Order: sequence, then structure tokens, then C-alpha cells
Amino acid sequence: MSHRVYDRLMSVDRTQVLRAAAALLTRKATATMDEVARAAGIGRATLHRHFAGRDALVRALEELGLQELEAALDTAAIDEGPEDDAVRRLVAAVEPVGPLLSFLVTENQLFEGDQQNEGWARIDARISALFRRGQENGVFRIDLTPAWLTEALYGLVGAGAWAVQDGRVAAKDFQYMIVELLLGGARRSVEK
Amino acid sequence: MSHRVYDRLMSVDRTQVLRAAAALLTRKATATMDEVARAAGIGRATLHRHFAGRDALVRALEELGLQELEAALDTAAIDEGPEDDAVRRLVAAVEPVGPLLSFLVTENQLFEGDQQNEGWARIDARISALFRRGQENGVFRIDLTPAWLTEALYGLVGAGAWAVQDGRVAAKDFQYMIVELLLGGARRSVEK
DNA sequence: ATCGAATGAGACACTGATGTCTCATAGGGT
DNA sequence: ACCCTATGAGACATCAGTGTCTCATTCGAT
Repeated sequence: MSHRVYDRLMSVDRTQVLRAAAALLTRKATATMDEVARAAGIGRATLHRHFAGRDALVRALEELGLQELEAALDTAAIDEGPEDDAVRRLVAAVEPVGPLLSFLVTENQLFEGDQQNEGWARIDARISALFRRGQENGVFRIDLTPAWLTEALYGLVGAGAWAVQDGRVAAKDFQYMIVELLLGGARRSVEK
Repeated sequence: MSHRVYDRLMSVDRTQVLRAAAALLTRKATATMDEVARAAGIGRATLHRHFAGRDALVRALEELGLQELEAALDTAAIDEGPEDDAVRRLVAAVEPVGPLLSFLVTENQLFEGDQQNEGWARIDARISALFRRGQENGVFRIDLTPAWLTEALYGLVGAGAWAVQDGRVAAKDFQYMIVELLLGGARRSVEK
């Protein structure tokens, strides 16, 4: 009958389409629905059957990004262990979501005026909590607010994803570059 | 006769229009020419008289941004003195250009395929040179490439400008937050 | 007061993207 | 072998943004 097998009747994998869309829109935010469809290897009509319109597509993309970010936060287990190690795990887990994250961060300013998506608020809160915990435990400096450190993390991940995509930074260095700068800064520490 | 006074006959100040356009486009990258015109307080026809089209507008915006960045690099005198102080001066000087910079950085990925604008290459080179000089003088760590530090600077300035605009960070803390994170990182140093 | 240049508002045609529809076809499920 | 559904391709109307033009008006210069 129409159990889960039935769902798979659709030869078009929604998530796969979203990934293709993300990959394209990350590079070219103004890409056409037709371009998105071709990038996903499907027809424009089919794309419209799955996503009512461009807005719906972006919303779905946002949903996907939020899901993956939440998942990354979970697998990184940022509530456990030393906070600097938690940040390392977080960056590592967030790396694959990098491009999508940077797209959504820049795209989100379009929805200004609306209340900030609650999904984002939740993720912000979780990451901020990590930095706050680190401050309380004396691992992180207290003169940089958790909110700013969270924003900075987004910014660095975005810059990193973009730099990798443009070939200015090797993909294998992505995690190291971000974590080291975020945690240790650029200044050479007297004792390493 | 038609000396400099004659130029001022135009009641529309080109730079002023560009600033208004930058302010709007930074928040809403997809803003219409009509919206830009209204934001600048002029008619759409007049906007078209000054900038042939949307492309021309963006190009002019890019030119303005490059000019201001070069000027910021000059006033910061990044070739002189201790490198960490130079970075402080650089961030301070670049702050007013923050929104425009972040707009151009994200907008630039549209012109991918084309050769990177030589103006950008020049600015990248100047900033990279600062970080490289700091590395050679033992001020900056050598495991983070100058190219990455430059990208990170862009990313942090963008994130900072955005955070300020959204009220998540106080404007007066902009410079401090960025410089401290960029130079010192989030980790609490044993000796301050 | 007069002249000239620039402006604002609106009309207009044009283009590109969008969203909807139809129809033939391929490909799984039975 | 037979359905039945999803798909791809294309046609189509619609819409929003663009770029151009005209014309009345404003404003500074003389």
C-alpha cells in the first residue's frame, strides 16, 4: 500500500534538489528558477511542482539549513567537555553546511521586518550559550560578548567557505584556519 | 564661466546618491532602481541620467568602495609602525566603509568568471602585505596565511557591520570587537 | 526679470522571469 | 503485460523591472 515505499515513487529527491539549489544559489544568488532546475537536473515544471515558487524554494532551503545546523550542533555535542574543544568540533561539523549557511545569512536580510525566524534564534542561542559557558569557566575572554562571537563565527565560516570556493584557501585548511583564528587570533602568542 | 562652480549646478550630488544606494543595497541587495531612487530622494529618471543602468550603478558603487578602501588604507598608514597597531588603525579606518564593503564582497561573486577586478587585487595585496610583514617580524603567527587573514578581516568587518545594523552589537564596540578577535582570538590568554 | 539646465512625474515599449497549463513519455508497482 | 504516477518539454499569459522619452516645473545664474 502507500507506505514509505510509496513516497519513493517520486524519482526526484527533494533533498537532492535542495542541495543542488543551495550549491548554485550560493555562487549566484540571482540564479533563475530555470537555472536552478537545470542545475538540479530536472525540468522547470517539476521544480515548480515541488516548490510553489522562488520564495517557497528559499524557505525550504532555510529549513534545510536550519536542520543541518541543528544536526551539526548535536553531533558536535557542544554542551560537553572543554569549551575550546567544543568550538573545534562545532566548526568541523559546520563545515559542510558552510556555503548554505553563508547564503542564508546574506539572504535573510531580505526577510527583515518580519520577526527573526525562531529557528535562527534557537541556533543563535545554542552557540551563544557555548561561548557564555566558556566565559564562565574562564576559558574565553569576557570582553567579547557571546552574541558577537556567534556573529563572528558565522562571518568566518562564510568567509572561509567563500575563500575555499574561490581557491584562495585549501579545503583541507578550512577548519584549522577558522578555529585557530577564532580561538587564538592572529597575534603570535608568547608561549605556544 | 564653466569652472568648478558649473559642476555644482547639478543639485544631485553623485556621491551622495551612491551613499544612499549603498546604504539601501547593503540591507536589500535586490532593491529596485525605483527603490534606490526613492532612497536617494530623487526621481527614477534622474537616477538613470546619472547611471546608465543597474550594472553601471553597481560598478560606480564598486569604484566608490575601492576609493574609500584605498583612502582608508592610506590614512591608516599600514606600512608604518608595529603591525598589530597598523591592524587596529586599519579596522578603525575601514569601519565607515563596512556596510559598503560587505555589499561589494557578496556582490562580487556575481562577476565571477570575469577576471578579478584589479582594484580589488591591489587592495588584497596591500592588506596581505601587512599581515606578511607582521609574520616576518614575528608579530603574527605564521600558520595562518596572509590571504586567509585578509579574507577573515573582510568577513569580520562584514559580520560586524551587519551585527551593528541589526542592533546585536553596539556601534561603539565595532572596532574593539573586531580588532580584539582578529588579533587576540577568543581564548583567554594566560598573561594579558 | 529672464534664460537655461536639471529635475520629477508619468507614459510607453521591451525584456526576462514567473507561474500555469497541456501533452506525450518513461518507469516503477502490481 | 498493464496501469498509474511523475516527469520533461514546450506553449502561454502575466507581471515586474528596465530603459527611454516627453513635458511641465523648479532653481540657480546672469
